[in-house]
Amino acid sequence: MARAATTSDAFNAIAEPQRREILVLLRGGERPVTDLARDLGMTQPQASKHLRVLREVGLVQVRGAGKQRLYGLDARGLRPIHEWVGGFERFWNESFDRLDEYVQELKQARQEGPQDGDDQ
Amino acid sequence: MARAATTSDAFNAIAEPQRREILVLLRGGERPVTDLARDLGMTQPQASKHLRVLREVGLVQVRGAGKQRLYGLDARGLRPIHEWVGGFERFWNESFDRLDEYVQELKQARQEGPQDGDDQ
DNA sequence: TTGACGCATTCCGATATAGGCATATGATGG
DNA sequence: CCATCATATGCCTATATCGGAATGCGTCAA
Repeated sequence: MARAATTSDAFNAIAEPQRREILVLLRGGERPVTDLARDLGMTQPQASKHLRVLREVGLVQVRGAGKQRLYGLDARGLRPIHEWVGGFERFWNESFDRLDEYVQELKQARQEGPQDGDDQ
Repeated sequence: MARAATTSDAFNAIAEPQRREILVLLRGGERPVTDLARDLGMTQPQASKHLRVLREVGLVQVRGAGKQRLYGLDARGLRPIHEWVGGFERFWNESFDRLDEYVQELKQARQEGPQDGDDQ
């Protein structure tokens, strides 16, 4: 029907580059919205919206500090992603080996040789 | 103006659960489209579309095998994701420390409310 | 060639995004 | 209470998604 909501999980939330940048900035510590917006060259409403998404999936937390609201990183939600992707670790190493055979097959295929005839 | 294209990068491509499932299945080796579709309980066109996206971002490769087209994993595109997310590793551990203060605050707050049973 | 199979690609509709802009809400200080 | 700063939310448009159904290829077997 449409793409899954950006707030449906961390995978969707971090699919947006600006949200990733926000998370990276927050590694440096808590920060108010305007600060983030300025540093990332986006408008304040934009920042607020992105932060809302990040908050809904639990990747950031807010803390009221007087007039300001300090957003802080809560990276625990990234762990499942790291683990899921990590499940492919041996494959992106293996890929080079596997591609070796692959490449050779392709070389042969390119020769257009029907049944035999190949060298090299 | 709209969300970034699913084909814009691996982050967006794997935001879709079904595509993640496809990738997982492909860890078991190359497979034809219909096979994947059946195993994942989706229609063949759906599978083809998802595979197209995965292919455009380079996460899978295709290889014609007679009538069939065998899709295979190319996990190299997942590596940048793993690294990016890995950049937060110390934070989701640290979170527990930082959360220590947090949890204590919560405990105090809870001391007035109902108690949760212990679990494990 | 015809037919059957495997797969890709259309067209359709519904949805919700990201961006820009205006404005509402909230808290602080006089 | 009022003005001000900090942030959130509402409204709007353009866009691209995912899902479904139908159909268009390309390949193989008689």
